[in-house]
Amino acid sequence: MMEKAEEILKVKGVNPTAVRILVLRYLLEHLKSQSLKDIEEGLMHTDRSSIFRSLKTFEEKKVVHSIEDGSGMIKYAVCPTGCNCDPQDLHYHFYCTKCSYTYCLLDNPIPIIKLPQNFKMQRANMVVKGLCNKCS
Amino acid sequence: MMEKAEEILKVKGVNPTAVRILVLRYLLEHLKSQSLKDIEEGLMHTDRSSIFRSLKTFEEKKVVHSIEDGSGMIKYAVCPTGCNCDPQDLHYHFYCTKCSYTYCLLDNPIPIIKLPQNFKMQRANMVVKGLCNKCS
DNA sequence: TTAAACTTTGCAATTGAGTTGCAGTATATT
DNA sequence: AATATACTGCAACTCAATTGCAAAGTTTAA
Repeated sequence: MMEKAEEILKVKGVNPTAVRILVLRYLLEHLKSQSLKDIEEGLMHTDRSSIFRSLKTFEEKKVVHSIEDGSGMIKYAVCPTGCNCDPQDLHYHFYCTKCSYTYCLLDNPIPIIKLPQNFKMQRANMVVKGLCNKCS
Repeated sequence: MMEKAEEILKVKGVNPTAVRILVLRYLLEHLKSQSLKDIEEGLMHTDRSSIFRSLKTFEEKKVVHSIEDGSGMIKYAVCPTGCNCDPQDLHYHFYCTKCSYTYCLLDNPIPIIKLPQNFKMQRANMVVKGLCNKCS
């Protein structure tokens, strides 16, 4: 039986190479979205630029989507089944300015935003910054 | 009569030095929030680190507030009268992924976000990315 | 089955924004 | 004026992201 990571790559039309499988498997194993650096540190023997390029390929083929969560680093998360990387698949993030931890605020829906005529939304990053319960 | 920039600095308790007056004047002359680079290019004979430190001082003394608008660069805008740099003073931004222009979406209020117990909001950056009318 | 073409990878180097150390200059204080 | 304090400019550094390039791996086609 084929491994999940490989399965996903195949379905999304991405050639399942060694690095790509490792990167995707790493993302699947972690609930929270991960930065390039997180992945680099998790996969200690894999080159950063190879991971970087895997992530770019994944993004293009909608295997993952990227998130700006206020940390200053781009984070990546595996697209859930049926995800079309639309804002409704997203949620607010809370970034603690003291401990630098990012929380997902899953209880708040992202409202529908009225855009001017002929503006097309592709993605949204909604970040609240402040102090978390441990730091305030 | 004292110039506006100087006036503001005096009121906010910031020593009105040459660089600071130039930086604040530059921000006052531009409706859109400006990045460090924008200001550096606007004030061609002023050192980047001096501008940078002016902005940090301004932020600390609530002369300006900073905004992450999706461009990847921190932008600065003069605090309007009565601004306490709270989320309600902010608005959504729309960043066009093709032409890299940032629009302010002034028609959409930022909703009240329910935070978990003991979380304190300091600031919010709400960015929608996509294609603007000229690029779609 | 071997050569050519294409893809992927690892390393090193570069970019770009932000930030800091330090010494010189300017301003304020006594 | 002498000293202390604040500000500025330059150069250097950080840190994440990104690119160039050649080597290694894989696929295609003669």
